[in-house]
Amino acid sequence: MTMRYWLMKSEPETFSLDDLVACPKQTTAWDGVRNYQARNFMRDGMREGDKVLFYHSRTAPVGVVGCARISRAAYPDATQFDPKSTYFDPTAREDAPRWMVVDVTFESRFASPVLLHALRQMPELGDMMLLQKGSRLSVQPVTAAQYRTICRLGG
DNA sequence: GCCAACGTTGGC
DNA sequence: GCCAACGTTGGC
Repeated sequence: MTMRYWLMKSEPETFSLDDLVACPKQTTAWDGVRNYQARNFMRDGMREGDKVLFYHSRTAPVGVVGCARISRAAYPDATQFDPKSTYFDPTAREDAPRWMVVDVTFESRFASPVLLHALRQMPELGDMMLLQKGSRLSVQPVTAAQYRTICRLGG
């Protein structure tokens, strides 16, 4: 089975790459995704061993700060059933979970973040979903070539 | 904090 | 099923 590649966004004020490093086993359940397209990529596309670009959004400057991997395929997001969680979904049913998580494990921090501005300078990354006008998916696929290019830029 | 772009909701 | 209103995302 061929490995797949992804980009996952997080607001560092909420959950940064450093926060991932600080997790037990440097692993976290990627909870709180409440967009169907992103959910579908996680549920139907992601498999253990897939590679992830970790992207910091809504900060200054924004960009890819390191790499992670999928360490467990999709399973139900517990926060949808937790009334105390900000991610609580009152319409979600235990017997038919609507929202899923995957486990994400830290792999590396870039020597220098690959900023959005820098990505836009690279003609070979022109097709990246991240760079398309209006694109705002928090979980999105990248190609192997795009992944390699960005890792190389990160050093 | 602003606001463009996108997604969801709900009345009809 | 349409679409206006509303909510969210995320760069700037």
